Parts: sequence; structure tokens; C-alpha cells
Amino acid sequence: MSEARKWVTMGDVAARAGVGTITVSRALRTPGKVSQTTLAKVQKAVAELGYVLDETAGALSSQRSRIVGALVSTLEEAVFATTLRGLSEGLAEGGLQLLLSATQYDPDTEAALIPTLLGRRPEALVLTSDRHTPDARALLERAALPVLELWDLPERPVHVAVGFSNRAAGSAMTRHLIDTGRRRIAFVGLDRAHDSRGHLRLAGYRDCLRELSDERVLLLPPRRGATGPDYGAQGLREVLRRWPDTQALICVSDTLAAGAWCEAMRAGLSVPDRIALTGFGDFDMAGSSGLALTTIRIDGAAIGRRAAELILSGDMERGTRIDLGFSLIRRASS
Amino acid sequence: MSEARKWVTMGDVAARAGVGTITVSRALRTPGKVSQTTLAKVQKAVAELGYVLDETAGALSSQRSRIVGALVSTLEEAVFATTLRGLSEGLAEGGLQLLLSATQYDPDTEAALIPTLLGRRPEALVLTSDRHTPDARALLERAALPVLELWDLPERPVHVAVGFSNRAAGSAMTRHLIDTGRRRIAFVGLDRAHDSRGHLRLAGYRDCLRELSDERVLLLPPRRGATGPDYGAQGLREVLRRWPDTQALICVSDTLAAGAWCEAMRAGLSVPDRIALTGFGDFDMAGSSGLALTTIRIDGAAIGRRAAELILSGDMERGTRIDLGFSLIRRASS
DNA sequence: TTAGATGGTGGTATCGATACCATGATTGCA
DNA sequence: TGCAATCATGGTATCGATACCACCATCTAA
Repeated sequence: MSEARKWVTMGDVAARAGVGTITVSRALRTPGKVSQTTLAKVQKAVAELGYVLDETAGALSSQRSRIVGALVSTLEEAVFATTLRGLSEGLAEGGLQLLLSATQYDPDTEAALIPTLLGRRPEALVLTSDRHTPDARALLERAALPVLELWDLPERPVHVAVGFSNRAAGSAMTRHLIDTGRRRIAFVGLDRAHDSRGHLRLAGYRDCLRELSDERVLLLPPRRGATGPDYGAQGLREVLRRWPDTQALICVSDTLAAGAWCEAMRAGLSVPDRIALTGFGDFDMAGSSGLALTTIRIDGAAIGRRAAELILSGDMERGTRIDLGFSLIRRASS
Repeated sequence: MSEARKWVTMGDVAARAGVGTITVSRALRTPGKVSQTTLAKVQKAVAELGYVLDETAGALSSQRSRIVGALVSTLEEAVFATTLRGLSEGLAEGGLQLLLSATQYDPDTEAALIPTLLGRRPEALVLTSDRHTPDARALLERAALPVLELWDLPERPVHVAVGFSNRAAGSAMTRHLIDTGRRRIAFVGLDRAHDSRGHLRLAGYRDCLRELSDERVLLLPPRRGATGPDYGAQGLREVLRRWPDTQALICVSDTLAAGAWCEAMRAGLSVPDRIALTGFGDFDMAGSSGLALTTIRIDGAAIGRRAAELILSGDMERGTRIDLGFSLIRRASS
């Protein structure tokens, strides 16, 4: 494999079409600036030789990489995938491509990856985390490109942030349960060091719960091999053991809520009469007839698209925070 | 934003460190070939200036992009995400980065994206689809780089394929149901034009079912806004309407199976006594205590890692097909 | 002592495209 | 008809790094 076949160059195309290389460049980049006849000649030569424009050379000479770097926390959660789709589709319209890396929720990994992305001289950098190491933050601030932080709205964004308030979402969910008559409301989440989102939702819960005095928070330590639903099941059991009269359980995510729901079924507890359950994310299964989970929906694709628009338009005021909000979807589980 | 700050160049670093540019290059790429004292000088200058190596220039002069292009069917299915993680982690060890695009399961989109990826002169191209338009295939075959097809094992791979046999998996699941005494077994899937995987699983079902004579296949037409679980619920209802004595339902994916399971609960049908349910993919929730779904597990990360190894080692015999297999996970649903 | 090997360093050409400027051909308008 | 404006095209320098070769200093072995 990897036989030493060489790539065709623009010069080869030019020679074959009987024009200058610069004309080939124009024919491919800005076809309008070339006559119909030469355009046809060039296109013919391109097709015959199977030529593909070399963007590495193009990037160097034009000083435009046509690349946007993206650093997501993980690819294995549907929410980020949706955001990436919105982002990628939006950028494609402007001829920009995505260079992607995943931090696995680790700020040190993020700090190590940022230089590798900057090495490609991207035209913008998109991050889905709001916590950076001091080094990383310094590098981002002195880099000559726009930085967009997605999904959260940090107090002090590097440049621009697009997302929603996890805290407000946690609060809204708690408020919903209070409004529907629940008083003894628990919160279950994961005790992950760098999961600021979960902690913000918890903060929202607390904001709202002050008036009820009695706070019931369970943060489970991560275990190897355990999945979201496992934590949810465990969370429900443990909450009911500690606070048997709990009426509602706010889960930090839908997968936890789904696990809690399964556990409730198994234990013969009726949802929502004995215990109401809520999640976060509105994942695929949340709406399905059996589960019917009350949850918070975020339009991830919209976040991605908005980021793409900002990048393409280029008008980003430093410090801007764009709040795209969320919606509370009430279903049978609450 | 986007103030006309300029990027620091290697020349700037060299000047500050009092060495030649080439020495800076060596200090960063192959630190072993530079003396301790100059290395320290260079590193100091790099840190002071916040210099990040420009890979666009490096790629051009060294004729090595250090990029691998990846074209996945979708980012919104966990299986591909896992593969990408394995791939990306493996490649990172060799200093390679991933340039990612999604085809949304459309061969024409794929054909349009391939040139944009080739434009970056990647060192290899990874695809998760096994169906290409003739143009795309021609472009891939004449391109001067290895092409790896993941997840499926096409009859005639472009270069190398790493994956497993969907057909064998469909067959194994059917066999499992027959071995556990079921005779009236139905299959439910989606009628998506370019979903070769689903069709291969169906083919496996058929292979195995010949001996039982009675084939029960339901392919649902895609509807806008419908999710996997919706199809599963609908599928179960429809199968039992058409063939009321069905004993087992093979769903083309776990999300369908989960929807079918919810529907069974709603309708008061006991699983697996009245009807056995199986899925495909072993997604997060499959193992959770309520659902306990029998399914096929694919080690997506292993596929990605193996692909990365092949790319880094470079030894790829044209036409190789590497079968990493699958495992049937039996749980309470069957 | 000397030829040859080795390690560290720098100069210059080069990668393949595009920016910039220059040129000749064509058109529009008075 | 003549002059300016526009269009189509090409030559050459350039982007920022690395490949290749050359050089010098130091070290090793005969």
C-alpha cells in the first residue's frame, strides 16, 4: 500500500489546460473571474487528472486555513454531537472545515490539545468546556483568533460564549416540582471533579430550595464501568434509604433518570405518584411512551449554528454572552 | 475581535534565542538532535513569545500533513463516537490529528466531502460507510493515500477494511432465539435507502430462518421527527397485529428494542415470556436492571484503535479485511 | 599525528498555492 | 475616433517551515 504515487499539482493542471497556474487557481476558487472557455478547459484538465486543490499550500500562501478547531468534552454524549452537526453544517456553507479533538472532561488534556489545534492556524477555536488551566487561558487570550465557548455561559468568557444557564435550568426544574405541589425534593448527580455543568444545575436547585429549608443532595462517586443508568438506580435507592419520604427526584441527566425509572419499576414504586422523576437533556428515549420523562431540552444544533454564524460573520464583541435558553418539557414522570 | 494580531514565526523565536531557524525547528521536532544548552534557549524563547509551531507551513515543506481524514455516517450515534475516540487516541500517539466530517448517511454528501478532505493531503482516510458513489470510489482509488473502511467488511474494499460482519451478527442473534426454543421470530427495522448495515442484519436473519420457513419482516418507512424508540413501539404493535403468535422480536438496534420494551410494558405483555426482545449495539441503557436487553456488542473503540495502528505502522496489504467480531450479550429480555 | 567519524549548527532551495502587480485585449462612452 | 474603464491572464515574490548539503569542532582509532 501507500505506493509512492504523487499528488497532481496545479502546475500539472495548468500545463494540460494550456494556461498559467494562477488561472487554474482562479478557476477553482473564483470561477466568476475567469472566462467561460478557460473555465471549461481547466475543468476538463482537472477531471482528467483527478486533481484536488492542495489546501495546505493554499493556507500558507493565503494565510487563511479555512479550518475551525473544535475541542469538545466528549464525543460520546449526544448533546455535543448535535452541536457539532449544527456547527459543521453552518461552517460548511462558508467553506470551513472542522478539526476536532476531545478532552475527555480533563482540563490538562485540553491544555495539551490547544497548541496542537493552534498549530493548524485555525480561523476560530470552539470549546465546549468553561474551565481552562491558567496556561491554556493565557494561550487562548494571546492567540490571534476568536475563541467561542459553547454550552455554558462563563462569568468571564475568553471572547464569546454561546449557550444557556445550567443554573437557571436547575432552578426551573425545581420550581416546576414545587409548583406542582412537591415539597420534599432530592437531587442526584455525579461527583466528578471537572463537571461544572452538574454543579451549576445543583446550584440552581439550591437557589430555589432555600424556601423549603430541607436540602437532599446525593453526589455519587464515579466507579469504573458504571453507566449513567446504574448511577440513577443506585441514586434512587440511596435517596429513599436516607430520606424515605422524598416525593421527587431531580436527576442531573436523562440517563440517570432513566436508570432511576427502571429501578422504580422494579421496586414497584409508581411514577409520578409515589415519586416524581426528572432528567436533563431530552435524549432520544425521554419522549417514548413508557418512560415519558420530564426534562430540560437544549437545542444543541442551534448553539452550533449560532457559533458558525458568528464565526462566518466575524463580528464578535469581546465579552459577549449569547443565551439561547432552554425549555422544560413536562411529561408523565412528574 | 479578531484584531490584526500576527502569529509569531519561527524566525522570531530564532532571533530571540540567537540561533538559526532550522535549529528552532529541530529543537521542537527532534529535541534529541540539539544540544542541551540550545534546547533550553529555544524553549525559553518559545515560552516567552507564546510560539506555536505552524503546521500548515510544516505540512507543505515536509510533505507530511500529520492529519488523518475521517468521514463518519453520523456523529449522533454512540457507536461511531466510540470508534472515533479509539481512533483519535491511537493517532495522537503518533502525532496525528483527525479532520472530521459527517455524511449523514448520504453517499452524495460523502462524494462531495471526500475532495474537501483530500485537499488537506491527509496521510490516510477513514470511512465508516461501505457504499460509495462511482465517482467517489474512483477518486479514492487513484488518491495517493491509504483508505480504511470501518465497521463493515465490504466484499471488495478500496484498500483495507476493519470491522465485523453485520450479517453474521444478525444470524447469531436469530440462532440464539432458535436455540432457546423460539420458532416464530420477527424482525423489525427501518426502510432507509442507504442503510446497508440494517439490511445485512436482516440478511443474516433470513440466512438462519430458512429452516423455519415462516419469515416475518417489518421495515418501517422513516417519518420526520420520529425517534428510534417510536419506531420500536410502532414495530411491536404492528408485528403483533400481523402475526399475533410471534414469540420473539429482533430489533435492528437497541433504541428500537427499548421502545418496543416500553410498549410491551404499557400493553402488559411480559418480556420475555410472552415476547422476547433483542437489540443491537449494547448501548448505555441496555444493561440497566429494568430493561436488561439481549443484544450484540461491538467493541467500537477497538475498531478505531486497530485502524490507528494500521495507519501508524503503514503496513496495509491492499484488499485486507480485518474481522474483529462481536459478542452476543444475553440478558433477561430473551 | 592524522584520517575519518560524529555531533551540532546554519545557509539556501524548496514545497504548492496565492497576492500583488503588470500586461494586453476588449468594451463603453463622449 | 480616442481615452478610460474593465476584463482576462500571466510573472514573480511570498507565505513559514523543512530537506539537503556544507561546515566546523570535537572525538576516536590506527
